[in-house]
Amino acid sequence: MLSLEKQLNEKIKNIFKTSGFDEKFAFVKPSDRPDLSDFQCNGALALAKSLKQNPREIGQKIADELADDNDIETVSVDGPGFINIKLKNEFVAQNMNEMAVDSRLGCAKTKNPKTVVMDFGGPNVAKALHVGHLRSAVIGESIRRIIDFLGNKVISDVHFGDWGTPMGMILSQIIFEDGDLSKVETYDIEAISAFYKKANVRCKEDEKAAETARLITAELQNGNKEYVKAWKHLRAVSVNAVKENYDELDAHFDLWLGESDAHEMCEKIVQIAKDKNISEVDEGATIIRLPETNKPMPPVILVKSDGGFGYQLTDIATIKMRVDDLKADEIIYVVDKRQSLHFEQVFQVAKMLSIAPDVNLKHVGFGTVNGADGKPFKTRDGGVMNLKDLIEMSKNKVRSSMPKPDEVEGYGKAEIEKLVSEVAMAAIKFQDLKNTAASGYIFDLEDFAKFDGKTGPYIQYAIARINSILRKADESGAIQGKIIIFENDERTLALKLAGFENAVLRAGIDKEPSIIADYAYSLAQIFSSFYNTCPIMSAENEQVKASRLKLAALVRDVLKQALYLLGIKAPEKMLKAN
RNA sequence: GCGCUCUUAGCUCAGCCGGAUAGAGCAACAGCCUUCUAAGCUGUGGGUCGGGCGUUCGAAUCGCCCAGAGCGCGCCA
Repeated sequence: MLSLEKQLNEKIKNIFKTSGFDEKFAFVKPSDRPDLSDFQCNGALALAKSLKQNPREIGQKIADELADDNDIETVSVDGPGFINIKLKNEFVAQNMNEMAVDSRLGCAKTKNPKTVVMDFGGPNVAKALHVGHLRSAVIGESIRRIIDFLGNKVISDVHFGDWGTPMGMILSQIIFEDGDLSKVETYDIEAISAFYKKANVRCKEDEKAAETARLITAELQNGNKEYVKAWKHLRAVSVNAVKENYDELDAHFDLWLGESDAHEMCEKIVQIAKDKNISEVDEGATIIRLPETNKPMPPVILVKSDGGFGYQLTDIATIKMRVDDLKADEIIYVVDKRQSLHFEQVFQVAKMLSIAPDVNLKHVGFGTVNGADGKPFKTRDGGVMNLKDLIEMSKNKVRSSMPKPDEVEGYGKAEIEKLVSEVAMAAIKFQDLKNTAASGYIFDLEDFAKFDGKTGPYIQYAIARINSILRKADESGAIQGKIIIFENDERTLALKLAGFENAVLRAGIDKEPSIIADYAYSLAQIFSSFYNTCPIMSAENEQVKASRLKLAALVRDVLKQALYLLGIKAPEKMLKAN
């Protein structure tokens, strides 16, 4: 099916074509003045500028042609040259009926699907996920689902941080405390994490300890058998721990590769750079100098002076692997925006080495989660907050507003806990996704357990209410029928539904889940209003009841799909303690 | 020092390839449960869009200048 907006754009485009106007101005957008129109076209204003003609005259010419269309109720030219279009109810209703039977809810698949590799998550060995990891996982997963839904092939890779200096730091700390590595395989994630924390402190205070750590890192990377064996254990334990976290967040990764998997390719990249004569040795390190601009552009360090591979080299090598092995057309990195310079450098080197020709490399940078002081969030003791703890706090809040197990029929402990988790995760994720990714936000524990206003649970609640009505309809034998539009609130709701495709498309182009979050909230809001003014089960007649049932079911389907694209689940029922 | 990003209602933020009366949520205030889940709905108040200059018929949006904030700038990742 063709969405309402697309159909309208086709009509306008035809008129522009026959009138000899530039078609790039032939498009509509939902009206800024709903009191005057459903859609507006500002093309006449833009045309007037380039043609040096009167915008109202051009607008009138287009409007006159449009007025003949059977699907259009009224067209008018207002103000300096806005073309205001009001559609016939039958046309809007017809579109809703098509949308209701369309498994894709009016969202066309892309005509040229791409293979997109997504790099997000970015967990590290020996570090439990903390609030800093939340955004990458939540935003990344949402973008993954959006791009996939648009019809592309998406391959997500967690890109485990398993090969840098921290590995040497942990190993050296264990040797420092135990004398050797004989006990490594008995250590669990908590123990490994503790070693890392101590190593971090010691390396900061003692330059000699840091030196040892770097040395061990280099030896590990060069294949020291004892170190590799111990490292394998550290990695396996960490991956398992982190997998649990990502499962709870419902973030999906097709690949669990890490920096270490790029090691061999790193050697090849160094060789390619040498062969192409673009690398040089400076102060013992192998570097690539980048062309100077007015912006500070430090050189890229491929091999450090101690022989270890720098992380920029790892990223460059990983690009080549993704292009060669995965046939990536596009690689998207969902990483803290403070790393933008790093990615700019890496992308530039990839170009210089010609390892990713015609591949679109994109860094989607997101802002930090900040404390009340505007600085990246820290707990009272100065540490970072564990993601698990954060989720637990939100769940506790949600749980306290829920009935106790078995107070509601069919809701035992397991069912209540499932519901608690779904609502808590919705609160946390929506809080994160409702903001544009690039801007940071102030972390407030309260916000992660809020249900009122622009929140995830608000949208879940709207869905639950519709489910409830549909259950009642089912029990009473009422059936859904053709959608017809009479009331103003029905119109508003239908027009909002018609905008779903546009929201998904924009979110996909901009890699911006907040556009869908915004859309879903707005749709839920309009539905809630409709819910209050337009009775469904007690509608004035059977025809209206059948129509509203179908419209409500469509709203439910679109809301569920929108939440899915945000990585949020929609419970069948929302329960509340008395 | 150089560069990037930002400054919109009391608070948190949308809107930004120029367009009509600058929008939400929270907070405040006033209403709405004998009718489909009140985690809801309706209404009210609240703004020199950081400041200035410029381009334009028209600027929150584009350009320049200034002020303030955040972030980043070779061997951590």
